[in-house]
Amino acid sequence: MPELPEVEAARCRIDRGALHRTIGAVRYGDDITHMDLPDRDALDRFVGTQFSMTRRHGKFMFAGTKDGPWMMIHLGMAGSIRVLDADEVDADFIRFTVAFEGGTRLTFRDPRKFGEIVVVEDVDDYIAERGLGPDALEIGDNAFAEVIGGTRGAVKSALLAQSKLAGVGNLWSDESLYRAGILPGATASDLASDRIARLHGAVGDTLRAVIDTCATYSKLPDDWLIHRREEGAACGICAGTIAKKKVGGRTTYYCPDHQKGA
DNA sequence: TTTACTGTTAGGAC
DNA sequence: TGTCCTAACAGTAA
Repeated sequence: MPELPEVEAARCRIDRGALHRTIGAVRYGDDITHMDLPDRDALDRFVGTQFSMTRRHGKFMFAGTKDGPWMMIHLGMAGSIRVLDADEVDADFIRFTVAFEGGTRLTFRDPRKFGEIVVVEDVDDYIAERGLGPDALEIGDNAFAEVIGGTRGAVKSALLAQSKLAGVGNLWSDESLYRAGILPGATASDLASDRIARLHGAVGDTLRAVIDTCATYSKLPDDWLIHRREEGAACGICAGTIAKKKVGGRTTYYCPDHQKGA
């Protein structure tokens, strides 16, 4: 379920296990029909090089070689990254593997095939080309207020728009609104500035807390909405009951008691 | 067997 | 012109 914190956890896994190792081969998985992956020639540029650094912007992750290209990995709807030792066996649905000398390998698992890999020359140019807004953990108070508070649609839809704010997806937008006490369907531009500021704080707190657990949901506090995404569940914040509806076409859970509109 | 689904984007509506 | 919304993408899991 990759949003910003899950991508950050994947980036950390690459940092810990896949940097400064010489790449022996880059392999496609068994079934990669309909997938957006680089062609053979582009991938062969990585053979013999090493990843020396990683970056992340929103849900986009980049592994870079010293003087050459970067490999952008987007996990899509269901992608995940693992770094395996030589004696470990691949999971199902591995679409792509970077094999290092010595047997360690970085695997990209993606059952639904919505993930994407692109060979990128310049990360900042690429972020601009994709039209991504500021990263949700980097954006300042004023920019957040401008970009989210200036949207005439539902506040949840504003949080989800990667062109405005990069990194927040369905799960953590719900969690942030739940914590900030704001209804997902509230018109963003109608919200008072102190509530927008509170939302900014809630987004940052939520994302950082999830990153601190390496995106292991079972380690998140019991009162979080993530453990209550079910119609009729007890709210963890007030005495209310969790409700479900569609906002901007996305399944949305919220507490109609303590979350308020404008 | 049927239904819902975490993300992104093209195209249509307003 | 801009902003917003919906449907579609493919395949799994419940």
